[in-house]
Amino acid sequence: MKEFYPLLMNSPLLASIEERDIPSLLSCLGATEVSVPRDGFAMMAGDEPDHIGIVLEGRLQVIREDDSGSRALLSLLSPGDFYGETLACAGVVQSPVSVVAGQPSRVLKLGFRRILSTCPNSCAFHSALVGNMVAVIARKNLMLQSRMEILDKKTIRERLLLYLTNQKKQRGEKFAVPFDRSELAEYLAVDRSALSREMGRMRDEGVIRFHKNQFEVVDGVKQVFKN
Amino acid sequence: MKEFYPLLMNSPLLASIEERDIPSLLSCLGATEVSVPRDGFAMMAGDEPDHIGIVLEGRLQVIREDDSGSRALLSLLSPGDFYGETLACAGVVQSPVSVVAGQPSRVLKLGFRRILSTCPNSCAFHSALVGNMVAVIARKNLMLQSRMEILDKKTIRERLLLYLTNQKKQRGEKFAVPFDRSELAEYLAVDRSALSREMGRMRDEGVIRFHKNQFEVVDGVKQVFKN
DNA sequence: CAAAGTATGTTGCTTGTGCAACGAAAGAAG
DNA sequence: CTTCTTTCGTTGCACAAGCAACATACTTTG
Repeated sequence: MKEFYPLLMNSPLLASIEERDIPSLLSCLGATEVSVPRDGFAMMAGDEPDHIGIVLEGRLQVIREDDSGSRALLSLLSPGDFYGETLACAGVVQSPVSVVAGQPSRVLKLGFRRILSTCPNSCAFHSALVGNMVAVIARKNLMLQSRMEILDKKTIRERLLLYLTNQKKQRGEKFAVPFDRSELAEYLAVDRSALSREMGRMRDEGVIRFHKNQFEVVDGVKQVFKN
Repeated sequence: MKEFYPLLMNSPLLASIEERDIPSLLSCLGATEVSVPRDGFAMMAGDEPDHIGIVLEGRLQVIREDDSGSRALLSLLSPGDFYGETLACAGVVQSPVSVVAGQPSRVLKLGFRRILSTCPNSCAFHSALVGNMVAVIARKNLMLQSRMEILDKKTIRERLLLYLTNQKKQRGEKFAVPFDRSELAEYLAVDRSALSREMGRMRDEGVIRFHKNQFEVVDGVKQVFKN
């Protein structure tokens, strides 16, 4: 009973899969445990993404290098997070990103080829894994779409209000946003101080109410969606 | 031999599946052909997305209704296009969008339940379909990510240059963009005239060269990516 | 060839917002 | 309580870009 099984159980990739099935699932997939030294690469830009990596230990960064050599940080991976699923599923032959370890890490690599092809045993948890993987990608897709609708708006007010009304639908009249101001500004792709300024205006106009990260949309519709 | 088989063959959903396998695949999936009258709904917001729809004939619109009732057009569907794959795969229980027919249409509905579950026959093309569907979603994912990186930029120049350098990587030094000016402006989420203005400046400064939709990035890196 | 329609470029005006710098408030730590 | 750190709000300034209106191609059609 490997020590990282609890970690895997909590991963959305392996949701609804019994712990006792994990060993056979892993062997069925030809999973290999890999140690990545600090600054080592779990996946290199240019290589074919042929596996899904699940972080067991440490911390890794997904980065994209511009032609100029400057690195853009795309995301941070902690234990339980994974990478490569989108690229592998898309059939990309040259990865546009690299995955490097910010500190010594361990990664569980699942060969992609053996994930989609039905295994000879036609194990039930295998097809469950595929379903989970698809769900993960599809949900990421929806999150991207949601943010894109926001970034399509041109003014801070429109972006914030669209974000807040979406939250309102999901969480009810009065809700807490999972961001502090800086993170919210980054999510909306606007300047923090400009966001603060606009929030003040909107509160003065009675469009929204907020305290800390508690928000309430008083009258969002009439104020913005004129078209 | 149904008349719409050639259409299905060309769909990325059914890539690499033989035409002779299509009938058994469709029956295996419990596919049903549905007629949608003008202004009729192929899928309604609020309902559970339980199928993937492939447009056989006509034209449909994917729309999102705001609380205020104003409709936002998200995409247009022509024969060969399909909808619902992301929502179904994500396990969304209430569709946030509706699919309505702009003109009398016919749609082939594939029940989602039977797509992921391995069929009793364990037919090879069935798993090929799953692979195709996953690839479709994953690629859409990459496209969204790509555009999002662009919309994260704050100036027109940055957005355009990021877009052009991405194109350059894919298509080589001198390339044609698949947009006219208006479409390009919309993709970059900027004003058309402002884009035109900025393009003029960039040409004067020797950063880019272009004629019609033929573009060339002369010196993009030093001009923009200072950080 | 002429006329109509479409795509692209130009320009003045206005404003939203990025940017920087500072101040206030709220915790966290000693 | 004091001090340090972090978060959040405020403000002056400059300018990028939205908007509208018009001019100039370029294309299509009759």
